[in-house]
Amino acid sequence: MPRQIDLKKKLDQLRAFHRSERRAPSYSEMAELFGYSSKAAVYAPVRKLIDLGYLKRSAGGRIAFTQKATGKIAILGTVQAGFQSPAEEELLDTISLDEFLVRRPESTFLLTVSGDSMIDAGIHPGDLVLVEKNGAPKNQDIIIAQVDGEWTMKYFFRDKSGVYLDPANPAYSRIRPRGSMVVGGIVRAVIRKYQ
Amino acid sequence: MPRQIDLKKKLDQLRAFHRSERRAPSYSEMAELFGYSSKAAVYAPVRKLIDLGYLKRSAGGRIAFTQKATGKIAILGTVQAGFQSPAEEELLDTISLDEFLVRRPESTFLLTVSGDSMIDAGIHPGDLVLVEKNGAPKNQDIIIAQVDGEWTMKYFFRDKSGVYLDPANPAYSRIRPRGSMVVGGIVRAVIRKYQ
DNA sequence: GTTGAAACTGAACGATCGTTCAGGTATTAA
DNA sequence: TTAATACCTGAACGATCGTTCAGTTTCAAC
Repeated sequence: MPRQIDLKKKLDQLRAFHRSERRAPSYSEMAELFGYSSKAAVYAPVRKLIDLGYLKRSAGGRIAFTQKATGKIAILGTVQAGFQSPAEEELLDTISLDEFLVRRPESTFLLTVSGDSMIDAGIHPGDLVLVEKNGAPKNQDIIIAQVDGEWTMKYFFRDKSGVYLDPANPAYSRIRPRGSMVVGGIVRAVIRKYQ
Repeated sequence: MPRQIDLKKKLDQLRAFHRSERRAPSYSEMAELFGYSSKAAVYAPVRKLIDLGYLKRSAGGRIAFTQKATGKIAILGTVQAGFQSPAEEELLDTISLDEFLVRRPESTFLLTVSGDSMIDAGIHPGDLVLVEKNGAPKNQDIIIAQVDGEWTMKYFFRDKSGVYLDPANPAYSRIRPRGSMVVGGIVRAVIRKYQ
């Protein structure tokens, strides 16, 4: 499949260009990038990359990258499947963690976890939690809440007698807010970065 | 500070444009976006946004976004500090999870965790691990390895009698690879996404 | 009210843009 | 060898690009 290898190389060149310039090249820049001496020559591969979803056409015919091309991470299977090293020449789909994890960028924040009250849920001190404000929590959601003036992270539950918060650590106990409770946001993801 | 508020609004408009078009607008497009009737008017705010690091100048004078502008997530403090709602009118720095977590995009992959052998390290079945290939593991790194034909995720250690792998679950036991061991990669981050 | 500075306009410039197309070159199958 | 086909070239087009600048408007400070 010589055609696929060719496209893969061009996509890699485009990705390299994007990494340094943070924009899509013009047709003439692509011609130089690909080694053509006429910019008309790049129309064919560009059309194919658009069909494959790596590029898109913007106003005035200008080319822009899709997240499929600018995402940073290739997706493989499971740990048990391991790395069967998917034939390096393939056009690997990539994903952007931002697009994958963040639905509403304007109301999403990153907090650092302090305390071990959610440790049985696999949330350790020092972990980062991705929190979405302005949502309505459902049962068993993990939320950031202010109870009696103090901010905590707990499981959220609602029953017939009202709202309560459960920790994920037997050393702590259930909280039934007496006064007011402010929901700061809902934990949508947990991120742990090593070193 | 009326100047800051103005820039914040323009930056938001630029971010909205980038979300839909996935590129930076031209000067005439910016004029329309900002409500100016002359594209010469956008030079001043653009220069300021470049100075602040949200935009950059690319070849031919064209404007491109930096990751400071296209990142998706605002950074706050810790859980205990909570949301003191940082004066909505501020120019919030944002971060891209991709840039934050991925150092070498070309050799980074995402795997789904199966099995509970690392559960005491807070890595649960269904979690995603961000794995970097081609690195040399250090003691206590979590690695993906193929031992006797089977892929597993374990802590990596090396002592005077060789290499061994430890689980983070007392139900499993230490592995000292008899035959060959292939290191698939080093776990650089763990990501858990809810719902 | 006057003044001064900043913000904005509108027109102009050469350069580059995206697009098209006729023609040339290379590659492949018969 | 020939024919067919895909690939590439080079030139041309109007449109839009980034940039500059003289002139106007706006607005706050005095």
